[in-house]
Amino acid sequence: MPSRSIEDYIKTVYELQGKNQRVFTKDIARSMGVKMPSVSGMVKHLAAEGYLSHKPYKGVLLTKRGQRIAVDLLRRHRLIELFLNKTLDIPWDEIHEDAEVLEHVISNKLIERIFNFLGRPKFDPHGHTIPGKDGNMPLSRGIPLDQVNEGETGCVVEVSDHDPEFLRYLTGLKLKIGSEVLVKEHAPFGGPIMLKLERQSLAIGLDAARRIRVDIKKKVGKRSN
Amino acid sequence: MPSRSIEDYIKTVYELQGKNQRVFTKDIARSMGVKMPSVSGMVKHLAAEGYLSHKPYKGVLLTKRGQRIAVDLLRRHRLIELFLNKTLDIPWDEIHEDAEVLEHVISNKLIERIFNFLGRPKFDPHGHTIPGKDGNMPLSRGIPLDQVNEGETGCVVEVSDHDPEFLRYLTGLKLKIGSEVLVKEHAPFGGPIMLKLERQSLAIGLDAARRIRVDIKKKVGKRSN
DNA sequence: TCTTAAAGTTTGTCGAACCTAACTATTGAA
DNA sequence: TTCAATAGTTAGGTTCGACAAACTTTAAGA
Repeated sequence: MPSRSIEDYIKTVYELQGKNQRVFTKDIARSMGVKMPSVSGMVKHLAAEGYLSHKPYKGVLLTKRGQRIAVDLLRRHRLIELFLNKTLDIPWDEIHEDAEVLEHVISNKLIERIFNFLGRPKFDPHGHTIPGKDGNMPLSRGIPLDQVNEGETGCVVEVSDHDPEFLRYLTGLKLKIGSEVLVKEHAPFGGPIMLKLERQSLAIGLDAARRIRVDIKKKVGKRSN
Repeated sequence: MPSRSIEDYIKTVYELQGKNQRVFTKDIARSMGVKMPSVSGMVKHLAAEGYLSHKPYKGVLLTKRGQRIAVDLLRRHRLIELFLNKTLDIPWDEIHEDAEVLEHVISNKLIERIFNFLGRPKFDPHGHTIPGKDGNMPLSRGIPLDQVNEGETGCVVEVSDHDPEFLRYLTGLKLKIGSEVLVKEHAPFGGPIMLKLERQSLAIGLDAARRIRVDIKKKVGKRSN
């Protein structure tokens, strides 16, 4: 039974390592709001426990065992977010912080009850895929909005959930999961992306666009719906 | 912000002190599963923080400040129990342990959302009164079943929630909140109480009877319902 | 009153998880 | 190649909450 703190370190490494990039002390420290010596100490411990491999001065990488912990936490986090959103009608910009705490303390039994209550869902309110109970981590759907070509239309399938401010910004734009967006133009030199969303035009910055993933509509014949 | 551990000590003292009885080191230690020196140390700290008053060798008593913490926890606990019971349909013998953890970590905002979602309820699934947000602790309803006179009929309004085994025992008897029980006979020498419950007769031990509270039906004229 | 068992406290330790200060390794620019 | 600047680690300290061992107080019975 890893402690709350250990779980948080593993989760952070998981988030930072993306597709198997080594993760560095400094980045873990910055991301968690602790000082580097705390990270060094904990990393040594996590390596001894087999959660990650550590090459001194060269960063860390989660082992299978560590990844399993991280994916389980993600499953918990996303199910809790969906549960709070569905039952208490809490908006998507307010569920993350509660879930952040609850993911560490809710029993497996309760999580599975929630999973069944929600109808064994596949996605959380931000469109993130919910990992399986077996630790199977499905791929993200779609592609980032900033990689969509001009003239293409996409359906919003996923948005980043870490920054409530960003989610409120999207809400203000009336952009939600399922929204259709047409990319009209990429402004040059890192400028904004010009979009059409539900008959309104808008410009969206690159940083924001990168946090939105869309499914490109394939033009396979002409079939509505 | 008291720590989890501090909250647990305060809660334990609250439960043990009943109607302002001094609570002793030994009893706190036994109830919490820690050793006496741990209690001595923590009690000193709690007294310094103003949560309780401590006369060395003579036990402790919560201050107003300590009682407030305890009652807030009770409110959280009972709302969480009711929430789990209502939304996830978790039976009354399985909600206590999850609530025990969650009461310490769920934000006030979330608790108030739950409170409103549940329709600002007055009682939890075991019939316990839910304290007000203002720290107001309502009295228990009814009287313990073992104090009911022979021949009297009562309506079950509250049962102890600490022991899941006991709750499963009640479930087996088909005894629930709202059940009507007729006390037929008190067996002598601490023997069982003979009851009639929904056209079945049963004997219930004194220890169990003390954990069940009933409202005595007053014979005010003859009015059904 | 004296004695002793039970209850309570004090003292010193330990592990977790953090910190600061001081030291070491890596790296990229001069 | 050398040497800062940056990154990482080690050493040593703090706080929190638990513990065991040793000591003190209380209270009950001889």
